[in-house]
Amino acid sequence: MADKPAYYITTAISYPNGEPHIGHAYEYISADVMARFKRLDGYETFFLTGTDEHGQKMQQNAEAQGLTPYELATRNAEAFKKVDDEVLDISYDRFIRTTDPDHYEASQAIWRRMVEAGDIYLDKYAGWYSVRDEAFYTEGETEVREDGVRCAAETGTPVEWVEEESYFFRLSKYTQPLLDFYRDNPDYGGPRSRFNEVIRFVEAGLNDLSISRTTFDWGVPVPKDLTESETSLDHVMYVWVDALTNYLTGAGFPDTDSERFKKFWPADLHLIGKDISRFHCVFWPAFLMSAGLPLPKRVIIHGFLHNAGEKMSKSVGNVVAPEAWVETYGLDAVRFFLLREFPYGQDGSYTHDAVVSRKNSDLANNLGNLAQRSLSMIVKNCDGAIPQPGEYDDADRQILQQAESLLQISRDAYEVQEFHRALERTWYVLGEANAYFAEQAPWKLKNDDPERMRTVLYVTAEVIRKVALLIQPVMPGSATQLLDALGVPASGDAGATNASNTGPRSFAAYADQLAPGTSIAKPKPIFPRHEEPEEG
RNA sequence: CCGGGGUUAGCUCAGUUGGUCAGAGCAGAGGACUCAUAAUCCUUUGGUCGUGGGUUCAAGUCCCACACCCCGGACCA
Repeated sequence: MADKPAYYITTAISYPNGEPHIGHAYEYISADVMARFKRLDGYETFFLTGTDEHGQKMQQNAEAQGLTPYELATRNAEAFKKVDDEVLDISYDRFIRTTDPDHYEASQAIWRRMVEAGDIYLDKYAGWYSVRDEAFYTEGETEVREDGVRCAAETGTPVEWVEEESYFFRLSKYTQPLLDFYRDNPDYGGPRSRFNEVIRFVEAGLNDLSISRTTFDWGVPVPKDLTESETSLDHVMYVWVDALTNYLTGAGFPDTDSERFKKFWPADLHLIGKDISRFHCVFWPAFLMSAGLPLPKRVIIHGFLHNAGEKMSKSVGNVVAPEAWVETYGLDAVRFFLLREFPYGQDGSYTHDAVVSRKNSDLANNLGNLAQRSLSMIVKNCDGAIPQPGEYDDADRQILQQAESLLQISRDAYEVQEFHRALERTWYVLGEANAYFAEQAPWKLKNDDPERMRTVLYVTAEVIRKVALLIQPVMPGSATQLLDALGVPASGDAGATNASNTGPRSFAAYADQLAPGTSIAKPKPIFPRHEEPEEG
């Protein structure tokens, strides 16, 4: 087999300091959909996700619960992994934990490279530090509350005066190189509006960055041989240094000569939330420049989900657990809703009614019912097998052509992570297919012109086949059922390493056609309408 | 305080360089059909395009001011 092109995609790694909510699910699902699309489209895809387990916050929480940091991290990491595996059907190839041994090795290796580049120096840091935010604030960014506690003005978290020896990264040196990089790679960050904000931040000039801590030890140690000549203190890396490096670890770093690294680095896409765009668009490329490593090709920044317009927060009590939604609406309806409803990159506001509306109108009515009515007619009127079509007329050719065009439209949309646009066009074609079916009225042709009826049913089923192929990334389970119902043979090795669905069909099958004579079973509804639970 | 984005039918939103741009989907109303998950198809009701000015033969579409919302950033200890 010829070598397939590689595609390396990552999510942000989660800080496992609580329960995963629907916002986490949004990120995992969108990355999963992107990864599945690329797999089906013939790429050798590597999809990395995981947890970010270091830092003072974890250490303190663990102590409070009488656990070691590693025990706490393990417990919480397993909760996140479980959501990926058992709730959302995320087809990741590796679930990385920043406590994994190879990650320590990678983090120390990139640190060493940055030292060799002359970009790390020892100095003293003094400032107001928020443990909760893992960030320093200038005096001006803090305020004293009525109870006398000094807090970060923006986040309201308590800060403490910290004066400590620290290693610094010469971020200031990379101000101009970064601006040059942005200019030469205008698609590095997306959507454009968010990328612009990052650029403006850099244009204001960058300060050097404190990248080590000595006041706690829950982190990747800075290699002792690099520090012993200048300090007797033990330094651990600032969490973001090791967190970002997880993307390299996943690619096999520091073994830069390995097949794996050569194949998958630089990453094709980092998919992240808008809260951490600066780390991925400023610090990360600067670290990589310093380390002499290629920069990732793109960072896509998604928005946040709001509950009926309100921010999700524990205190308001409107946090949605992924399990709850999946149980209420079904996994595929949830996946579809999240990607279809919101323009990717913008914040979105969800309501129960909005989810139900998508599930019923788009899935049950426009797609599910079209499949059901056409397949039922085939079973009843074509001897239970895909019929042999006759000559196509203009109407046939037109709807087939519209379905045909969806593959390229979807590729273009996925390339810039405009998932909503791909789905919108797909459902537009389904609307046309429903109109075609009603116009042709095969139930009338049954007696007048059976051959014409068979052609109409064949064309309709073929349109559904193409749509089903394309929506596999979004709704793997349902799409597979649909393709099974159409008697489409499974193809390729496009499956995810831990996918629970069976028989994905690669997009190579797009150029095929339904095989007349393939027997099909009496169809069962694949996309049920939403049923409200009984009151009380 | 500075910068960016937004404010278009009941709801969610499209609207390129100013001239069929007043649109789509959902919801609502009427009709058709019966193959189908009471689904589908056709027709249709809704808007002075945030407010007030201005430029222009012509402005959601450009300019100015104002109001409200969102996002960045600065400052305010």
